[in-house]
Amino acid sequence: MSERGRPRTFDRTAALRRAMELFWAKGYEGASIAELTTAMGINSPSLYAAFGSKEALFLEATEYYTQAEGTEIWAALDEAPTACQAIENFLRRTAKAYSQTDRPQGCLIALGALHEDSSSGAICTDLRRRRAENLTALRERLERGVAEGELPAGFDCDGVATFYATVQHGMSIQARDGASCSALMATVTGAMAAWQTLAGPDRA
Amino acid sequence: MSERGRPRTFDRTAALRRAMELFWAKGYEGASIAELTTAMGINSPSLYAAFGSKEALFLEATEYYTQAEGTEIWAALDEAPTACQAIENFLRRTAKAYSQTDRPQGCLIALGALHEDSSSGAICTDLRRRRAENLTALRERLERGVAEGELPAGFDCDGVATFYATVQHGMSIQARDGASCSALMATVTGAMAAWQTLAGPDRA
DNA sequence: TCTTTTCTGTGTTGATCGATACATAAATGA
DNA sequence: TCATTTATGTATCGATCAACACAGAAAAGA
Repeated sequence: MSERGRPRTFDRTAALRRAMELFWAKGYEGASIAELTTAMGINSPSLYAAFGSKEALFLEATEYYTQAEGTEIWAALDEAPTACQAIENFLRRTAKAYSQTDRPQGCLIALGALHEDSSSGAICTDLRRRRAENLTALRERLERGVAEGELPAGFDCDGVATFYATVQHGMSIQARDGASCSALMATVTGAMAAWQTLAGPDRA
Repeated sequence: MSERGRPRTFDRTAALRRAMELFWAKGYEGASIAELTTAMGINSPSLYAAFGSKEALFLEATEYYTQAEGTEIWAALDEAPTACQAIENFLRRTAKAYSQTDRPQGCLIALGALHEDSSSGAICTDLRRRRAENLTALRERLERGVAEGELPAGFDCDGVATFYATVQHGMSIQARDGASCSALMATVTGAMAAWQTLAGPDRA
């Protein structure tokens, strides 16, 4: 039924992963179709037949990235028993992942397309949506901390979530500048130093 | 002596400022020569005669940006009497500047060229150098705090400077996502909440 | 006035951009 | 065996990229 016609001679998922790695390293606009096809090991007609367009390929690549690279980092929020440990582990995993030298440094979602171009409007919108989802995930973990009594009732979940999301975004740029894992951990130390003040009983 | 030949019919500094604004909004690769010449009000031969190349124009534009847009923010480090107030004012001025709606959001130095391309190696190198200089400025202000007795002798000036520099970089991405000044101030609040822990007497 | 120098506008260069036309190859269904 | 369907490789499309050739225009120096 669905296996009519000449079968595909390449692994679609493997090609998608290589495209994702190239987008990760060079950004949406920086990765050309010629570079993509070379990295994917296919010719451009095969790319367009399998993925539709450069834009559609990028959107699929970011979804793949979210599943393959983001899961471990964000799972820290659910695994730790307290919000404090959850945020700290989340940042520590970020520091480790962003500084690995066997892959591009920093985050595809944060760095993939920061300059809104006429040809990349949907790309920017999609990445912004994913960043907003990340912010929501942090806020909901903090709200859980409030619900469980770990954090005071008046705790500014939204503001604190914004702070930690912003720190993680900054770590992407820091990693792109070649920062080591220990240098990124200095940022984590600074960010977590804020915790006891923010979570203190006499603070909003 | 130097006024031989046909005089230039455009204001070189005004053209440079418009080029800076376009690079600021769209990044180095995202701003094309055609868009630049339109924004600058000149034709491409005039651009090349006056500035040399797109790369040289960008380098000059970033220097202009540093002088015109960065001075007020970074002057906060010298104006405040204590390191704590210096950092806080520095971040507050950052929040206000990055969220202005009459100019591009975020920082040209942080966002101008994050993906190292074969054609933009010198650009990335220059922006990295400027970011490193900013980190140094923060560290030296903290070291002054140690010298003046405000901060303990074992204070990790380098690590804390890295933290605050990273926060500022993250604020550029946050601003690009449309964050308001008050949203950026939430990040400042979080970052400054770390201070009393970091500067406490029983912390390295 | 006349040469020299420098800038301006038009038009164009080869290279590269994202995306396809086309013919051929390899599978299934009849 | 043969029509149908889908994938592949070659070769190319018009558009845009950064950069420049060229000739005319506008200044200074002689």
